[in-house]
Amino acid sequence: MYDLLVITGPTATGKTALGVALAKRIGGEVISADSMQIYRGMDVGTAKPTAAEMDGVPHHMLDVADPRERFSVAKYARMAAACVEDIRARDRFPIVVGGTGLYIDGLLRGADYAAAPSDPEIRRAIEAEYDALGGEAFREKLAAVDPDRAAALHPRDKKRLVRAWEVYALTGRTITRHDAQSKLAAPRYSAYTAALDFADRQTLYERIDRRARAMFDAGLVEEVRALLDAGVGPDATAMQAIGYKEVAGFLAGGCTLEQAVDAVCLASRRYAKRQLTWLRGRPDVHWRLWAREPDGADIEAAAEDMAKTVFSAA
RNA sequence: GGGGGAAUUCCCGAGUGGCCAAAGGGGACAGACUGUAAAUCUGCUGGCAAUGCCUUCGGUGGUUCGAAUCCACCUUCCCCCA
Repeated sequence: MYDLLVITGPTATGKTALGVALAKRIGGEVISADSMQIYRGMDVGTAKPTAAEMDGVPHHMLDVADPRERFSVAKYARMAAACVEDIRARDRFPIVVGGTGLYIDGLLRGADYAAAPSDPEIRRAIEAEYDALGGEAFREKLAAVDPDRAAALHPRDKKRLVRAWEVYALTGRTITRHDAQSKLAAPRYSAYTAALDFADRQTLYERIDRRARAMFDAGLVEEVRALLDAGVGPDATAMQAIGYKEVAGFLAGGCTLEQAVDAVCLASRRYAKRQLTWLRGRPDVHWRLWAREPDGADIEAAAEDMAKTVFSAA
């Protein structure tokens, strides 16, 4: 028997609908695994499920953070795990639904983040050093203590180079060693993972474009303006969200509305591509491909089929 | 009707006789990813039996040892004068 179910896949593949249909069928509750839906006030741009879409099924990990806040995988893993425990304690079944692969990994793997925390001050200092030294030199510096990681990273990969050094500076152990250890640990939860996608990539892309445009009709610009007015700075993590950064650019006079719309469509498509890359090659992923755009009946059929395969096999 | 300009590989756009399968950018495709992850980073992009060969720079013909680059004509588009 699995501890929980995961429904993931690139954006706009029907994860939300399938999650709800499945939850109703097996007495489950949904735990969102979406790095942007966690923020309050970010609804239309994140395609956050509406009350109607949730259809009575309890959803967790939505609106749990302020958009000015600095969120992280570690926080997500901790909070989502608490949700899992809570749901199971009530004899309900946790269904993790979302497209943020790293967050799902963090939740399933366990509390291995605690060992290597992050410190804003230290990090800023390390980033400054990276900028001062240049990527190549900084990488050589890292190579002196952690040759494996240094060899694996590109000099321009500032984010990871800096984090590697940060882990070493904070804990005295290399990130290579830290990662290796965390890989040894047994996963915290056993999960059946279903990944949704379309048999034809073009269909996916068309859907994404359509949905992105619909977001503008649904008031995306007003939503972004409200966030900006509320003091959400352009540097906030929440403002890195697709749809939000482009609209912020438009509001600042950087481009026309039509250009912003196109940019959002494009960024969304490329995002979906990255999600696919993340999922491919990952073990234990059960792909479920839509031959065409699913309607309500298709979703129900998929939910039934999934419930059957998961619970009869286990 | 007259004058001028432009046509380049999926797109934009360099290239004005050999060093050009053709800069650069975009897109597409592929990959990475352990506390910003809707983020960040990388590779690749005419074909092939491939240290070489074939096809490509609007079309046809020509000049030349050799052309995307020069000439002629044709086609299409843009601008200016009427």
